[in-house]
Amino acid sequence: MSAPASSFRLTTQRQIIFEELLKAKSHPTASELYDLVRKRLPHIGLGTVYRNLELMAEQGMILKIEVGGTQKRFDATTGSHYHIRCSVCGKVDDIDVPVTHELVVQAADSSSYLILGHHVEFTGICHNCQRQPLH
Amino acid sequence: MSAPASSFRLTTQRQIIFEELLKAKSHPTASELYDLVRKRLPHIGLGTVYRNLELMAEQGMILKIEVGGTQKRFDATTGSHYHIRCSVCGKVDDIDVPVTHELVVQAADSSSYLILGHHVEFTGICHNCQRQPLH
DNA sequence: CTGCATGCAAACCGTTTGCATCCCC
DNA sequence: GGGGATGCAAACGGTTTGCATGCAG
Repeated sequence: MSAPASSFRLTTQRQIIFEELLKAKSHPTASELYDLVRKRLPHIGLGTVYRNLELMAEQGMILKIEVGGTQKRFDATTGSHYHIRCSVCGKVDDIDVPVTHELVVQAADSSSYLILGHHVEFTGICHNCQRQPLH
Repeated sequence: MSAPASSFRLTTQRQIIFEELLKAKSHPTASELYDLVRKRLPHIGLGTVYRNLELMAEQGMILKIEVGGTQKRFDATTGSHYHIRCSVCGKVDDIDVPVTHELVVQAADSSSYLILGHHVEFTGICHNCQRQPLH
């Protein structure tokens, strides 16, 4: 609710992890990001990547996407938007469907929960996987 | 695409796992279900619970809910519906918001994916956690 | 200097799997 | 009787954590 903690250090690792997440088109998993970052910082540890992603997500700098699939994914676009996941390759992309608050209103009306938010995840087959004759 | 495999055996374990899932109000995790089932079958293995839940989900008898949180949850209600998860205790409930196909149409229009489905997950604070002054 | 951050490796946790045995059909 | 199902325990994959050291402020 308040400003980001002031004790946030600008380490090289932090900057590069954030830069690589910004550059990534799709939404990478922690270990995909680890591979990207390691090209520039060969000795970085996986733990450092996880710790920084967690921290940046807490600060609201990035988004942690916890949807289907076994791994969490990360997103440098923090505005509210929906995602689509490929059932074949597991890739996650943004999808340009307008975010409605109507859903939240309906939810508030029909539930005893205090509604905080919502997320829509589509599943489908991405362009690339559609052209593979499936093997 | 075809009918359920005919080689589906009616074992005691299978029946009891299904019964306990039907009885559960909220949507239990595999190990919550394991604990429930173990009261009636003390020697059942966790692996058996997982194998049967997986199998029943494949057959469409139950729903596997892969949303936020670290664990998968299971649901005996197979019709299309949305869920809400408590941010405090992690419990997942059904929510009575009408399922729209409009979302799918919009997604199909604005994406190169072949859309297969969608799911909406709300997050909020459940009635029970609202009354706890948070400690 | 001081303490947050890092690298490394071990621990963790949910889930899956191999295998000998069991038992439903 | 035979092949799918079980119980048990070990393996697995993703994530977290403890600890000695490093480095930003």
